[in-house]
Amino acid sequence: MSDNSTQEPSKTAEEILGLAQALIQSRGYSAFSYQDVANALGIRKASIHYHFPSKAELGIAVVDRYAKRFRASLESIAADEKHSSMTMLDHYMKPYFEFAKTSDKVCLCGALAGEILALPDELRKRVERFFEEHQAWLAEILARGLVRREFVFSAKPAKMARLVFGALQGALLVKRTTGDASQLKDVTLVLKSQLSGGGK
Amino acid sequence: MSDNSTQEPSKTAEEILGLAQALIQSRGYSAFSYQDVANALGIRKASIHYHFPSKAELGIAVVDRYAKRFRASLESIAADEKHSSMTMLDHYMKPYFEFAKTSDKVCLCGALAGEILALPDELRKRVERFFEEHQAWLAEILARGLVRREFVFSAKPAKMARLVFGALQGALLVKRTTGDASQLKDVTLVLKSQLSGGGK
DNA sequence: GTCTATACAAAGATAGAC
DNA sequence: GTCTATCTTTGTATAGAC
Repeated sequence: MSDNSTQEPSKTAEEILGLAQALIQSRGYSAFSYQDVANALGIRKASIHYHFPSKAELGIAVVDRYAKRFRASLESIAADEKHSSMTMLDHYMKPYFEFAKTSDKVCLCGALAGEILALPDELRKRVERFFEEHQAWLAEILARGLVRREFVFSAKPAKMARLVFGALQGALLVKRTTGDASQLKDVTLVLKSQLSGGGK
Repeated sequence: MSDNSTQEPSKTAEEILGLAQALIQSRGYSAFSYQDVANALGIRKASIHYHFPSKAELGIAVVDRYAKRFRASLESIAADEKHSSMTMLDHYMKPYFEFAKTSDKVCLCGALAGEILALPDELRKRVERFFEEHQAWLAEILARGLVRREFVFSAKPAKMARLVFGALQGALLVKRTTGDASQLKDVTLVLKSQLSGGGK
């Protein structure tokens, strides 16, 4: 009586999802295994197969949960009209800064995108949808900022959104590789200065 | 009598390197195998081990060749003082546009960075060095452009370099995932407009 | 230099006991 | 729901013939 059409995950299933997400964010999809998850949780591989019959299904569940949470956050940010557009942008960037605090994590979908051709088809589609959703959301915020004269730039908002999104994903990638914690901070500060019309 | 300290690769070795590079750029390091290369070249796995005893050594050889070629290109671009700084930047971006023309390739080091924690240590170091070299090179070009008043922006060149580099890497990642060929073009146009002081 | 054959480990996955 | 046991495939790697 408690299950929705897409049934509630049990506690163990939740733990598996969390572990799998962390592993994909740090090592990638191809390089993580049921064994890794089993070891970390102190259970057997077979138990994971009970909750997620195949690796593809596990991957899909991980991305769906991640995208759902992110989506809720985006909606809540955009819903509060009191916020300035720059504040909304700051809120958007928060999760990226959370990842950057760790030594080993990038955006889940950024990690998956790195090996997109090695992914099951359903997983690929979801990463693609994630990217498009985020760029569309950013474009809206940027357009809003232009209208309210909080932002000053000449490009089309949709194109500026592509720069912002790509720069965030790229910054996480570079940051994790070089280990330089200031990579993301530098990039976002320059970006924000550019959005404010700070050409000089 | 023809070998340097780091011996000349034979023709077969060259073919293996090329194939391996293409496979890493499209599928990633973890997801490509000796079998893939063997199939594509019509040879046996064991023959590849003759040229490159381990996968790690093959990976290192691929990155070294890639970085060496890129490095030569960077030096040649910067050497010609007649060029405007924007022209130098355009030259820098050329390889990215070549990758973007394909449906499945990103920068080799961008691909490797996506699974950096799953890489052998020596490979990791080389990807890190590649990133740092490129960002340093970009910082120099950007600083030159400021001095010559070809660029107009208020950020420190090193920080702007981080934005430019991350945006290029990110744009390739997004482009391959969404399949939208204009992703890189849009990002570079916005970037260049920003560098020219085009706040509005 | 390339081949066949083989070793060995790890991966994803299933059957069936508890 | 979790376990043991097992299957199958694939991956990396080596030995030795040609």
